[in-house]
Amino acid sequence: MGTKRITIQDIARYAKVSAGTVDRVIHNRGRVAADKKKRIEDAVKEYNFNPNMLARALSLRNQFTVCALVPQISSENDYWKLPVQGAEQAAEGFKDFGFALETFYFSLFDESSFIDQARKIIELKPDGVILAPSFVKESILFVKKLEKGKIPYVFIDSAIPNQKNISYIGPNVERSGFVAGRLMMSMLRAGEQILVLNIVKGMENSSNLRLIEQGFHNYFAENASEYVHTINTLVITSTDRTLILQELTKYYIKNPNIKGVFVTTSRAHLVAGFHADHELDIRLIGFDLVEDNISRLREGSIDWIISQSPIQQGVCAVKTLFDLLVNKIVPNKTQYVPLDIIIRENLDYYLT
Amino acid sequence: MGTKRITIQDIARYAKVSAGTVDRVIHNRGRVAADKKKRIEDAVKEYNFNPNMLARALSLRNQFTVCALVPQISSENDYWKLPVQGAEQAAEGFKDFGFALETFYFSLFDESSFIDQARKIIELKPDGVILAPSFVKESILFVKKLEKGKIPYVFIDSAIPNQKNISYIGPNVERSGFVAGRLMMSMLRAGEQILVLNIVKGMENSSNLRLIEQGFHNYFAENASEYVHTINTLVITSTDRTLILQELTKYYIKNPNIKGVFVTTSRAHLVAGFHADHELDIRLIGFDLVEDNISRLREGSIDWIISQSPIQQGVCAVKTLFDLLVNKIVPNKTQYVPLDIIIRENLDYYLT
DNA sequence: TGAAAAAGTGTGTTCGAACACACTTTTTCA
DNA sequence: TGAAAAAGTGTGTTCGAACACACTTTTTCA
Repeated sequence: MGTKRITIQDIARYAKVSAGTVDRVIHNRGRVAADKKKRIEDAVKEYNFNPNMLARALSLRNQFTVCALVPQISSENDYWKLPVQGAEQAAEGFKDFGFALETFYFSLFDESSFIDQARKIIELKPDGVILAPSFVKESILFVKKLEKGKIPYVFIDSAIPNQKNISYIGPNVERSGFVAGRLMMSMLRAGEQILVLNIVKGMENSSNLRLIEQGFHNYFAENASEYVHTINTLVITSTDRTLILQELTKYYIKNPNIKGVFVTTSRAHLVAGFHADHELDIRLIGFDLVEDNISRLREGSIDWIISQSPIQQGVCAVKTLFDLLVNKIVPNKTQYVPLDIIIRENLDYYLT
Repeated sequence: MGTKRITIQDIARYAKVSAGTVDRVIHNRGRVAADKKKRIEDAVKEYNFNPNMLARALSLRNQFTVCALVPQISSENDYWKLPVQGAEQAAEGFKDFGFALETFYFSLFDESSFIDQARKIIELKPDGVILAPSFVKESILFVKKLEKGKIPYVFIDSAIPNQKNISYIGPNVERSGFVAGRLMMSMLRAGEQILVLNIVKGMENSSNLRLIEQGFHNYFAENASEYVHTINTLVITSTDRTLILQELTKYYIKNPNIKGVFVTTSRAHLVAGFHADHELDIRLIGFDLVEDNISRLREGSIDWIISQSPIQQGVCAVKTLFDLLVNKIVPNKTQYVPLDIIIRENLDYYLT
């Protein structure tokens, strides 16, 4: 027990060479005679030598800066608070390894703010980038520049296909819709009408929303052949409260038999408020533990929230870049996070 | 960006003293003139000095050993694979800080194996202990000895009340039954009969099982006043497959109207097999992502699994003791982990 | 064949914090 | 009042890995 850790000096002694020579072998820097190299490699294996990361980091004097570019946090949409919290917490733990994280925010309502912040990041010449690619076109331009500068980047929360990101950290988007389908079906009777509601501003993330919706439909296609559910889709291209409520009213008057609503964005709380105000007994499923959703879930006007491990996403993104930069570990291209199913009863254990 | 980190030398320079004096102030070791002390403290604050953990750990040459005492992993019950995996993975990350974890296993069918392993641990005089207190009486004797030796310990997975554990890392047990209640109600019609099934060997964890059951009842008491569900309880004090199936048969013949079963232990898979073999259309909820449960969930004969973040429990237990021993951070007495709701559709993202 | 280049090897310094130790200055008290 | 004790302060070494540099030995090739 407490078996003393093996150091380079130990290996040097066992192999009857100096520490410098051991070092050369370990780092494959050549300039070592074949027989000594063999002896050193044997000793490394026999004593299971692993360099001490602390001494290593101290000696290397690394200075890595990673930039994160994510949507602005606001009172109506505080989703990104959590991934950022996870990322900053993880980065704090790597601080003494010379690893620093700098977070940049863009407005989801303003492509040009994305472009501005992206430029700032490029100018900083960071060692790695974490990107939430909400604006697809602008993101592609951005990552092209990163690639030119040989700056590794990961996508977080959603991905753009066919890019050279070293990893994607986030949910399996199609599956998140699939899970929603399962939860929805568990609440409805045969034949009851369902509404899929896309509340978005413009074209951001549109392919993502399509995937979610497709997952939702897939569930019913695969599992509900005996029932014939009607699944409608309503797209509201606005984030203005009044306008959304107006659209909802219009729709519900024309379609009074809707029994379940699946909101594919984090704005289920708006629908929940509408249902509560009008005493509508309609099942509701939404995404993300944003504050407004949390209170609606508590109050009972949202039935299920699917949460995509936001904190873990931030932690994982930072850890991935840390491992790449500091430990030269190439990550898996895809790192899916859990699709947590949140109800009022287990909510508390997912907060902070 | 890249703002050079502040070192003790920097502070010494700013305060016009030597590094040794700064060190004395930082560690409150006295022997420093009042005026210099003030200058140093000011400099520390002004430059936001934080000692480099790497250099600190390297210099201190710490040697901490923590022992974990948990149930044996077997092919019928591999639950503890996951917490152990989490703990070992976390410990691996702290290795270079001089932190080592040693895991000991006892048989859930043999109190004396617990006593044996506990004695071994006491003899090792570890710096901390992680304990799954399945056997209450024996655990209390064990922790009394730990307290005598001033060895801090945490409970994991379940707790014994009124002990001097520095923390409990695990689920809110009552709430886990409550969540099960919610899930069960979501699947049943008004008035349908429910069975709560306790499959246990002997008296281990009995108060825990009572809490789970109570949580389950609480849910119905608080939320199902309009329905009158009959909730029966069956206790099977055996882990022998044949015997369990026999008891189940007996019970089901006498109670043919059971529509939902909640198994309060990780043995739901046995019931699932029984249902599948006899083509019984009975909803089933169980605990823990053990292998047999996973396959039954996949196959559809278990509807919901409640998982208590097993990996995270291991990680958290190790991290808690590490922070206590290395960083002198006193943890919260209670650290609840998420009660994950697992269905076939999101299962994959909770494995490994 | 012998000077230059290449290969092979060890020594010493550095990262930043901790702390033992030596040394100086001040205080205590018989 | 002057020796001993206590207080105050700086220097130097250590942890383990990385690597620059100096030095020695071998190889190359005109």
